[in-house]
Amino acid sequence: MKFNIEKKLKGNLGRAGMLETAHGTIHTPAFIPVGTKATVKSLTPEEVRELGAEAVLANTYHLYLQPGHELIRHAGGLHKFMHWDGPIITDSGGFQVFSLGAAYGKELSKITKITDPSLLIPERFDDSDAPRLAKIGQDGVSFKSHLDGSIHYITPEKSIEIQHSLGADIIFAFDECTSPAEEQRYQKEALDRTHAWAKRSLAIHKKLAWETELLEWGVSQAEGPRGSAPPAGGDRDPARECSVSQALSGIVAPSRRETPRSRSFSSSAPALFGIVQGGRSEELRKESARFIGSLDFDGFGIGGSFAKEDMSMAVKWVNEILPEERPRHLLGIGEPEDLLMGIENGVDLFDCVAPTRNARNGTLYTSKGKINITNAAYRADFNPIEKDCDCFTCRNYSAAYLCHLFRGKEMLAATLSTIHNLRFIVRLVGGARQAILDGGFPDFRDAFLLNWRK
RNA sequence: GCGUCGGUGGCAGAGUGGUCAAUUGCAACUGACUGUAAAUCAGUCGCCCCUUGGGCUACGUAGGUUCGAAUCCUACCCGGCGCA
Repeated sequence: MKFNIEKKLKGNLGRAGMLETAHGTIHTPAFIPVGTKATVKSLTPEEVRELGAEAVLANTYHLYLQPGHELIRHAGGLHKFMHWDGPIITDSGGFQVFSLGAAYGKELSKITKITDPSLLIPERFDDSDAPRLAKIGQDGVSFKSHLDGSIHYITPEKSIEIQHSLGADIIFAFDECTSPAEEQRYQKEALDRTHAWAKRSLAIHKKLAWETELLEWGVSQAEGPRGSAPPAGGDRDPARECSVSQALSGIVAPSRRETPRSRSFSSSAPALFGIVQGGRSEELRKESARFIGSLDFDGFGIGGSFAKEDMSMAVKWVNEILPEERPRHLLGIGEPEDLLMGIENGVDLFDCVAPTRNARNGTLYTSKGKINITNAAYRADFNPIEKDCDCFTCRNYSAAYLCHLFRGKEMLAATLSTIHNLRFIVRLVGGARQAILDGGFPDFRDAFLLNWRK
């Protein structure tokens, strides 16, 4: 993976760049649609590509449970399995520690509505008996499968191993996403755990990447000059030139050997991003950014559950500290105003279920804000959802038709709506990128927000 | 014509003397959704005043019994079925 910054915004952290992976280039800032179970719900990969998305994000925990990472490995990896030949990112399962743990059965989600800060840091009442599907231990997290109730223990090592099996281009360290409703003491405890897990994620990743690299190099040597080139650059550390069997048997301690950050494309080993947590505390966020930023990750994720109004500060605190030359991914964020905030503050990658989930539930994006296409007002509106939209749906179908599909509970409703919403978001982020390159980002942002109402 | 069963809110369908403005489902109306336990979930759904609350009109129509009726009785209207 290689990341190049093409242009920076004057006066703040924003930038436009290119992130090159073995499966293609992501032009940043970029929005990555979520395809949790190796599918962007209701779309074919071809439709995802046609609407302009350059990568997709799948989920380790869900694929581990079903159909199983071993099966995907046998299928030839995620790309082949799901027929997506562009870059794939996998999330580590860290979010499920939150969504199936502290947030399980509660009105807690990625963004909390609580606006009174005093409400956000209550004493942590003992709710250890509350029903939840994820329980955190020091070593890892035990999950009770939501599919069949079976118990699974996920450690950082296991998460990274699964992600390597899946064969994504970019993978994430195993972390604990915390609720902003946790008190400071717990946030600190969770952060220390996330940091320890980050180091363990990195260590196992180095080992697995090293093994992959050696295996592939060995294969290419055996194949002769026609095979793919051994690690490029010619500046190979002779200490690495040990046998595959040595590496695999653990004789070589990979963690002691530094891998160059810009890995060769000849290796199919993924890039690993570390995740910054720290809740809503400036002190912890900065501590986390310093710690995670000091480790040899290929890029960074910014995680956590936020109060919406806290988000921009958290992103700023973190991105002022993280190494500038490596990409940053704001995890799980994707409403239009939040994307512009993130872009302005130096975020390169976003993923979010909002456009796809909203679409399936009838909420569609327009330049003037979100609409509910199932409303009576659209029953006989034969115009497209948005006149100026270039998406497949708006080019061919009316609001009335979509309204009808939803009311009739037809599957096509989800497909056409998802195409529209994703195209809207991809175009928004693409427009922001172009505006950064052209030097007109502030105008672009202001013009959009002037029309947009939440 | 006789017998019989039944007529409940947009629809289906509970309820069979007070706790019923009436369970439930669908439809309708509205809202929510931010590293997907989500093609999900929540609210409203006779009219009026609106504050927890109160008033009014309602279970085919018209009467009646009763302190009190969607629920019991009588007649009528309508529908299903059976026999002529």
